[in-house]
Amino acid sequence: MSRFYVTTPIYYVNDLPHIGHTYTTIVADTVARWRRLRGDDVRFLTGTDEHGQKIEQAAAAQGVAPIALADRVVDRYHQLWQRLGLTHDDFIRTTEARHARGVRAIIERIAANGDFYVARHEGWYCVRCEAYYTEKELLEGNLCPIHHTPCEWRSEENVFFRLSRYQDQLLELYDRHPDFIRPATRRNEVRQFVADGLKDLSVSRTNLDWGIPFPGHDDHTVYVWLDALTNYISALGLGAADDTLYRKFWDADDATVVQLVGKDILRFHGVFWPAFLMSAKLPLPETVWAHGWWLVDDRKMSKSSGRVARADHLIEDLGGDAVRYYLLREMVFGQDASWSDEGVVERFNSDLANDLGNSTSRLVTLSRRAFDGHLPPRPDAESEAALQALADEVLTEFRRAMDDFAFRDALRSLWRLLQAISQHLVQHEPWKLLKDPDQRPQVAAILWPALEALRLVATALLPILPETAPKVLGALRAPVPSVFTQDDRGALAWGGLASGAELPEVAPLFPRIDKDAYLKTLQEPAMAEAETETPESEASTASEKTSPEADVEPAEPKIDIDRFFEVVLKVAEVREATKVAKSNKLLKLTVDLGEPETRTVVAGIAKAYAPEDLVGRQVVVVANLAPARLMGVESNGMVLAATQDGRPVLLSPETKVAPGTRVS
RNA sequence: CGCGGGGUGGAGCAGUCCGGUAGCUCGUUGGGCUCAUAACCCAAAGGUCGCAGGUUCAAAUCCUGCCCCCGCAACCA
Repeated sequence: MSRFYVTTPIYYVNDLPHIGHTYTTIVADTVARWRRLRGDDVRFLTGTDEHGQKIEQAAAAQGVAPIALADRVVDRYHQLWQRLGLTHDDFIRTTEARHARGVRAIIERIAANGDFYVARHEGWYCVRCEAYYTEKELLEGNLCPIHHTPCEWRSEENVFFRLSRYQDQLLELYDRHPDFIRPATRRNEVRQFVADGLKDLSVSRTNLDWGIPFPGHDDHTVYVWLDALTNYISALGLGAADDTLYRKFWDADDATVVQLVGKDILRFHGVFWPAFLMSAKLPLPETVWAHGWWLVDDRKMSKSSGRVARADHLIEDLGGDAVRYYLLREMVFGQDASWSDEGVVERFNSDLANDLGNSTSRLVTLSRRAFDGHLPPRPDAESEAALQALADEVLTEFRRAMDDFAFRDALRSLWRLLQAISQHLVQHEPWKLLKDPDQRPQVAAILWPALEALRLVATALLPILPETAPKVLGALRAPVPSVFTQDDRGALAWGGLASGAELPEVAPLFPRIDKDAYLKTLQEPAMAEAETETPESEASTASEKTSPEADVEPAEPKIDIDRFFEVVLKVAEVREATKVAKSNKLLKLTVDLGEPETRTVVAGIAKAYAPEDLVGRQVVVVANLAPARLMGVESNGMVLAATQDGRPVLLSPETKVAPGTRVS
């Protein structure tokens, strides 16, 4: 028996769980279940990352403690993971004492190795960015290039980690242990990044309270990534009096450690993490497996644009297994894939309802009819040979694919066997033999192998469909194994089906969904929900269902009319319009405001409007705005537009008016 | 020369690292079956694998150049 430790990233509590988090965690759960069935001693960890500026600020804006904000999101994670029946052995939060202990332990070890040094960091600092800028990056007047607010000259001491010292060791790691980062394309990327040269890494912050105090530098807080990455071993008890788990699953020769990550955080797990571990003289994981992104509308999910996919409604309506199946079946592990509600329903209907569910129904019904409510007796070996041979082949493929995280291929193999069952039935037409009682042995010779093949499919599906695979097995009166025994076969070996046992009637396991009607029902509640999130709805602000995003942005305060009149709005006529070089959003407009001179206004509308379509058009501009430079062009005003789905729609007077006419 | 992903029958995708008859799912059309969840089985139509060169006996796959789409970064005064 070998030991196996699988981890997901810890999820940042500034966001509710979406399909990306769900996917990674389901993959980890599937792998954990698979290894347990194979007889491994498994540990599966997930959790949340709760420190940092964003959380601190969001909490302050609501007047609550950061931990209260984190608790709320953590609850949502627990609810979702519970609903999906995930089998994690532990859930770590970086705000727990045991985690802080682990962080202190790793820092001590790194310090003992002489890899920390304190250096003074001076420069222009933007508070809102939490970042330093070089003089070259700053806009005129020492403005932050992102926020256009003044930067301050700061001089602070930071603790640095000698990352540069590990460049060669890291390159050696990638070369000598090619499976350290998978898939290979990602390894190449990371290798290139390291080969280009590593700079030392600042691992403390002085302007942040919501974090773990840096040992020996109490006014500093541990940098979020050094904090977060350590969770994988702090959860096992690194630095604790009882570190049994740590010694069992991390610091052990016969333990395999696989860490799942999204490709966006691979650099931290593929470079910083092993470097920290090397410095602390701790063992490295076997593999950091980077998967791709789930795209929505073929684009990356993005909270700001509202393009975020969550599966709650589908889990509720179709069941957790439907979503698990879709996620594992649809994505080539390692590559990007597109999420769609429609796709989930289609997969549900075609693969689960039609293939798996329907096969179960027809076989059970046929057996019951032919054998008076019982399973058929087992026939001679010859009748079983064909399906058995295919089952052996399919299961061999399945095992190999599962070991290689190729869930899509694993499922495709199993479905080959399901298809063969249908073909087998059509070929032998057992229903034609039902009328003649003398033909029972022939019927048994047809049905028993088909039922046994289905049992094998359902057994193999246990790690993937934990809710429904046992139901299929139950319908066949077959046992639900908790382990496949040492040789990895056991319940997955041909011949495990009972002979002649009583067989109850089954209800459809996956009732087909009317796709169009169902998708329509998804639209409507979504609209209703959107409406309740308007600021007027006080009830929702207090309810538990309120998302943290909504809390972070309180209702807009009212202003009096004088305040409004501080803003001078005027109608302007566009004289010239050109694209701003190297920008894909900006247009430079020359506008007539009824003043002696025309003005230059920069507008972020290039994606929606062609320059030539704007000339001669009247727009509304803010006329008394302080000038600002955008991509090197000075703008003296702001064009008003309504933004819908990220696309600006210009405002203009209904009929032409004199340029410079005031708007109020 | 900012970083990266992608362009394969109507749709969605695999195959590209390690060249050798272009594959899967869904959809469409025709046929079959009637045990089963309007399901299942068989067959057919449908692709110059973004474009142009090159290497090779042979290129979706290797090389060069180009075009287009999408993220990220910079930019929505």
